Amino acid sequence: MSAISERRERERAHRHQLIITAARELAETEGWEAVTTRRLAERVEYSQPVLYSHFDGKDAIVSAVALDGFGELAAHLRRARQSAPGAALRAVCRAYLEFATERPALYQAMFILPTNLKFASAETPPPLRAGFDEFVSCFPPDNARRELFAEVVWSALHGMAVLSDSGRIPPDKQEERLDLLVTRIAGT
Amino acid sequence: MSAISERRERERAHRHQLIITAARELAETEGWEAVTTRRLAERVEYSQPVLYSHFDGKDAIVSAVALDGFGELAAHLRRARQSAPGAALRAVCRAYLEFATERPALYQAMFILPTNLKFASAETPPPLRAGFDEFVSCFPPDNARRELFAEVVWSALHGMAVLSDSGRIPPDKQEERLDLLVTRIAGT
DNA sequence: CAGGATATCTAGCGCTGCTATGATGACCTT
DNA sequence: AAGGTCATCATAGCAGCGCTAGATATCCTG
Repeated sequence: MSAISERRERERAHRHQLIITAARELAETEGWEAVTTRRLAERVEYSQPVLYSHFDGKDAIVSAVALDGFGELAAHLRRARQSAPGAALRAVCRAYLEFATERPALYQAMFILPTNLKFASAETPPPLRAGFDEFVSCFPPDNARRELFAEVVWSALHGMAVLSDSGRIPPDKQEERLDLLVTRIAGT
Repeated sequence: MSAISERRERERAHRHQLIITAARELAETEGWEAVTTRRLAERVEYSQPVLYSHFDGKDAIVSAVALDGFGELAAHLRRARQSAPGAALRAVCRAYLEFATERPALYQAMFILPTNLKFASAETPPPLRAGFDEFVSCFPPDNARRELFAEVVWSALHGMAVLSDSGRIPPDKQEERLDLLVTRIAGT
């Protein structure tokens, strides 16, 4: 109520974001296996239990980072689609792979590490849906199966991203695969 | 040398496989997070350090399970391909998704958990290459890009498998996605 | 049967995620 | 202005993790 408690609320929100940012930076520089509650607490200059007053556990922190990631991914895809009106699908696909390779830690949090995020349900976070919709928008509105097309494209890109990242398929042929995928899917 | 040391060698090999089997069963019934070196040791009725006389560490045990999995996957795909000469690609793709959903723990060891397996190199284990070749064999030999086709199909299937398993895309539409993928890729 | 190699276990290290307990200090009331 | 209340936060600790050094028991060899 009072201005004082409002200030505290603000500080608390600020610290909340600080934890998320610290987790992300630590993951991006040293990998997620280096993100321990102790190191994270030290980094934000609070004790360990403070983390648990903001999040239900470590998974929840990872989820928060992932959620930020989904927001950035959606924005990244949107920019790509709008900057290439004639070849939206190809641009969005390339942007997706770009995102995965350039922010590997973030991508891992979003798609590989265990998180608490709910998908394909009513509680699906908006940024997540927004990212998916960028794929859907690449197909003409009169295509009754455009959602299905989007799911397949997304799946293929995700597979290419992780299989290439782990060396299960040669990383240097990514562009050729991208071309094959787009040509086959978008082709008449 | 002696018959005695031969027997010991045999016993050792047997116990080696026992560890792998125990790890796999434990993972399949309770998930990989339940597979700890302590529980595994208890299960094979030996002490913890024995595990380390057979494997370099926990990751190596997971890798051994994964390698078994690649052998089974290759056999599974091969059967599917041979039993449907007219629609090999569709049969192999369906078999792949089947494998992923029916043996989730095994699939996780093969594609998601950290392992020591080398891919796309000279040391690629034969079963792994064999599985990939089943996809390649679905395309005509005169297609100079059949390896590329196989990589894209495999990527798409992997994406579909993991995204659907984690609920990021609706699991009940898997068959429709499969159809779309096969039609688009195999189509003229 | 004695000696030595080999196989195996006990015990423990440093780490993990997580939490019960208690001190600290800012706030509101009288 | 003093006293009591309550939220905030840190200290210290638990159970479990992967892994290993050192002690122990077992069995084969000469």
